[in-house]
Amino acid sequence: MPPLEMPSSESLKTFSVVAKDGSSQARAGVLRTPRGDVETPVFMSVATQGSVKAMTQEDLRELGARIILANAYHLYLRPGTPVIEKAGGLHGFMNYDGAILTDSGGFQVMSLAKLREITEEGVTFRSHLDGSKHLLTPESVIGIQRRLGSDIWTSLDECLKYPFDEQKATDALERTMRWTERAHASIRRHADSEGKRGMFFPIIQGGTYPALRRRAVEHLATLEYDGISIGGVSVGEPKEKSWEIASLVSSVAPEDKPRYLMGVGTPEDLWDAVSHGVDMMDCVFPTRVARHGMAMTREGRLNLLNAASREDFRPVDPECACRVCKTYSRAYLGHLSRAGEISAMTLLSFHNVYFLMDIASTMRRAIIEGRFDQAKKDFFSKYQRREPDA
RNA sequence: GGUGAGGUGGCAGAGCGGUCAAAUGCACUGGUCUGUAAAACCAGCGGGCUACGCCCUACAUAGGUUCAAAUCCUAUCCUCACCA
Repeated sequence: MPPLEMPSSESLKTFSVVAKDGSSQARAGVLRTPRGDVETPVFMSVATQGSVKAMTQEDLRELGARIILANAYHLYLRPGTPVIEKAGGLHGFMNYDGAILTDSGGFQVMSLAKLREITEEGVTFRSHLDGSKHLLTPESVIGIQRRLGSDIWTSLDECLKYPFDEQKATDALERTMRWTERAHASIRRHADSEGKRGMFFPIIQGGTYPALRRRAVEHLATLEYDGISIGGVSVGEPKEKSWEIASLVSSVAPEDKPRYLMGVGTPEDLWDAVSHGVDMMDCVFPTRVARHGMAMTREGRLNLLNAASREDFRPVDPECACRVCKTYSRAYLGHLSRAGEISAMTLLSFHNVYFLMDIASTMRRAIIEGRFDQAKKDFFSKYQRREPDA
């Protein structure tokens, strides 16, 4: 797709807003990374262990994925930071030349809650691989990300599982803020000596409490950073809360800092998040559900494992321009899924990621052309939202 | 033709007098999945109901024993193994 021009006066900034929607908080921008420019809104697929599950880097290239996620905690445990360092960094190791954003491992504080202990110093994990103990601190996590050579670094945070009360959210926020300061100090310390530094996207917490989130954003004003990672969402809270928080952060945060909403989302979430001022999102959803036989379409989710697909020879999404939709039928993909064929996962992952990236670029174009609101209405006129609590 | 083993839900395969509409696996039907311990997990799976309980039909077929049978007995049909 043709690159969109941006104002030359903005060209030196890390992040530039190219256009803003009049009827919502949506905006289009460009994030300048060491590995090239990333147009926003952007959907990033997740390569926790250095691989977007079931996909190859050739696939990512074909998809035009200019930025993906990786996970510091997982890669530190396996294959181990030194291996990746010897390989010339994660980019060389993987042979991926787009930007890589690394998650700190804060999410594992929640997802691996049974295997860790939090202290002021950091988080001690018992490895899910071999049971060995590992202390991750705000400083060591920055160190891991530096050695991995990722382009965008996040801070170690304390991610809570919903529900939680205000006191717990406050405690988690305050600890996260202290850890963020330590991560920040660690980056500055090393920047002085080595000069090698990734972009810093500290993670904010604060749960579903607007006052806490406001505090979190205001706290960032005391630091140098490149973007805001909004953590602690998609942890089980009601959707309205997520959007309320995204909206609040967007209204409080400086305009020239990209807003990264962590762990979102589904096709419908992409539209909602961007409406509330979000610039970047990542989610395991498209690749995970693909491995479970689910495809995303303009009409909603399609479970190819259902009997209805057995003799349905249409493409997954007739309007989709992706390689998979141009090549294979629902019947065939459903058959592959039922048969447990690896290719089902590969093909459906490819389609689902394409689908979300396509939504992101559709939104971007619409924002720039001043018709975001209409584009969103068009999308939801066909798309079947999932009923909450159905 | 002889001897032996056996016929259980879509398939495989437990059960071997009551607590059996019948373990378990697969298949099948549906659901879930949001900074990935996930190619995972959950539920249903004879039929019918005035359903957190009841009724009917079920363990090759037909009889029988028993208060009670998928489980014991008899006959028939059919499989499989070995021997001729």
